[in-house]
Amino acid sequence: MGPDAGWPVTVAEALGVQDRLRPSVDLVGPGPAEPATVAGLDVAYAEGGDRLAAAVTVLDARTLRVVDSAVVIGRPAFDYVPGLFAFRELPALLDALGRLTNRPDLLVCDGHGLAHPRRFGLACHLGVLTGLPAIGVGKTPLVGTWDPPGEGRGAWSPLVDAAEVVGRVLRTQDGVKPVFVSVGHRMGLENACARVLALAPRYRLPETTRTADRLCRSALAGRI
DNA sequence: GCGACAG
DNA sequence: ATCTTGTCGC
Repeated sequence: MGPDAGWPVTVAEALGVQDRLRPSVDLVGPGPAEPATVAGLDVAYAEGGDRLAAAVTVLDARTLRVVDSAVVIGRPAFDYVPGLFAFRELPALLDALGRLTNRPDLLVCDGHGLAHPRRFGLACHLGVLTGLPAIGVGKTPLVGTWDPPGEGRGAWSPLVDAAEVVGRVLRTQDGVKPVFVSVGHRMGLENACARVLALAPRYRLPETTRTADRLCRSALAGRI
């Protein structure tokens, strides 16, 4: 039984998986400009951190109404290590995705894509494993430096790491803390930011993230 | 060597 | 992520 026989157990194995999958990331995009459906994915943890709920909500991209969803209860599949975060939540998220009625046109992940030390964050990993266009929307930075974007909704500044533009720091509402948008798979950065703004007409976070967050929290609370 | 470090 | 009190604002 080698490291490829199952899910990675050690940091070295996880790093090896990232190295092996990274070349499969499609950075060309540009991805759907008018997706019919967009999926949001999020995970909530029980107090001890030994149990989790992974949720995916599928929204009509035009009305932002939830048209499909799935949630599963599971266990973290890896210890939390910055840069290896995806190994913790991926199995449960893939499980939830597999329970959808239809494949969505775009995945919006709660975490980073290319804005990652090895350019392979959760959004890249999820995109490669599913083959679907994916973007990452992080609430806090993992790598990179940036200048504060303008105060208005839609203002942004480049997120730069090792002299490379790895994403954008995007203000989704006037005067709120910006979010960190990066490409995951089969999407361009410009389009990714346009999609995030379209998904956040009223609040800081995209509706995809908000609906998925509510679903996994209520599942943990036993309300489903 | 010392901090920083998605969720 | 989760644990936490009050606070400002619609």
